[in-house]
Amino acid sequence: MNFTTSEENYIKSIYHLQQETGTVNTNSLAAEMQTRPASVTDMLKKLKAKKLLQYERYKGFKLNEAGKKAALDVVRKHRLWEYFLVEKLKFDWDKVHPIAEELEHISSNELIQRLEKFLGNPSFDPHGDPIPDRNGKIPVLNQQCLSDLPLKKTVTVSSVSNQTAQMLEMLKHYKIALGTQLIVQRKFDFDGSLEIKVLKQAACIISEQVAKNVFVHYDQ
Amino acid sequence: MNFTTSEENYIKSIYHLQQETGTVNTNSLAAEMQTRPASVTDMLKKLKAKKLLQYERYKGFKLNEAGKKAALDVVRKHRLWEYFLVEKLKFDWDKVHPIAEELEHISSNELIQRLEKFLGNPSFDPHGDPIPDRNGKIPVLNQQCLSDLPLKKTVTVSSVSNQTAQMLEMLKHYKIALGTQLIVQRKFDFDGSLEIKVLKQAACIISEQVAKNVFVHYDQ
DNA sequence: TTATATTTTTAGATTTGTCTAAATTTTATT
DNA sequence: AATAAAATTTAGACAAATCTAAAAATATAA
Repeated sequence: MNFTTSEENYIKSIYHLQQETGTVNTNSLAAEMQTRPASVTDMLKKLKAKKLLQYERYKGFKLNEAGKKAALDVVRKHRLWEYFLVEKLKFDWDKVHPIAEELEHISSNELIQRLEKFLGNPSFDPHGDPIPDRNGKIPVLNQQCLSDLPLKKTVTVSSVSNQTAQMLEMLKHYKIALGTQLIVQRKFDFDGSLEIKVLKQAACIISEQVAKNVFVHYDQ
Repeated sequence: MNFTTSEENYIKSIYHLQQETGTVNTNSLAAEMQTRPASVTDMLKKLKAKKLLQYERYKGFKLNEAGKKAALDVVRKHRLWEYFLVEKLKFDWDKVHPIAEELEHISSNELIQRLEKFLGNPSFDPHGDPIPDRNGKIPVLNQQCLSDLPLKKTVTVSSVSNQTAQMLEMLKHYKIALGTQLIVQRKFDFDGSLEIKVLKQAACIISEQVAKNVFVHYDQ
């Protein structure tokens, strides 16, 4: 089935919200999409007519299997384009989101398959988010928050939940990027800050606030 | 100024038509765009209001300087994306047009500048058409039709005016592509066919019909 | 130069996606 | 349980881009 840009944006937002909350309600979707509840209701009727979601008046809604697959197609495109923008065009990762928001609506499937191959079939985008495959399968990675980590274990940074320019600046300073290996050497109880050792760098101290936004996985 | 996808498509089509005919009329633009004359009139009013063209009722129309610059921006994007699709994603050149028709409307200027650099600042797209620079300047190449060429001169293929799959198949057979060097050795008056020698290939004969669609330039 | 044909425009309708304001339904509170 | 508050939907409007059918302007031809 083929969708409009607007339909795809709704589907994608519903998908993200229902990942967190199970079912989605009108007001939260309107807030997420920066639109009005009435507009949401209008679109819900269209998406229900296209059999993409379960929806009854006043009762909340959620994507069915067809809807989830449609959402994952858009997410897949978005993340592959983000990977392209950062890895090939050398954009900073905090600049690529709005451009990928446009590129994700280009319709050609062959384009996406060739792009994926050109990029070397990446599994994670530049923010560490998983890229669904063409069947909607999502790669999983056992991630843990840096602030909950035991001491002395070597880990690799796999994603960062705060993706602002401010955070990017901070991480650049510490020479931390996705794929960076590090060890937590010590935790200070006073303020929750951590002494960490980034591979090939001198040990340094990061605040709990930073640590809470960095996710890692154990090596191999 | 920012334009809608529809506006950009009209601007681009007007540009191409006025290259050939000076001024453009409603019916020919409607035919070019596969739409109705009434729809063209509607859009002309919008483009006139945005000061992109000279237009008086019943009198034909043409882009002014602002309109031409807007058109060249779209042409530039289209051709850079075609170059990307063929050179990086390995699409056949006869498959890329409809995809570039979508990509050309992605708005980010920084994207296009970075794409251009990533591609190595190409001057011509995979069909041999010139890629305008960011100021709208178009590279020129003294081209000549293969069928009008004197004998025994070494030339390089620079563009092909018929870009169908059938033509591509034919040229592939003769091992002719953009950049291929060749010499016309003989012309047969009977049917206008040419004996040509492609560099590193045995001499062969091509029909006048093929020759009329191949354009070349003298070496360096 | 008058009649006919062609081209172009207008008038009014349609679709998609959005909005405001009012009405309805559900939820929370006393 | 009655009432107030919050959430949701409906009704009706609007802008963009398109269409059909009819009217108006221009071009062509007898």
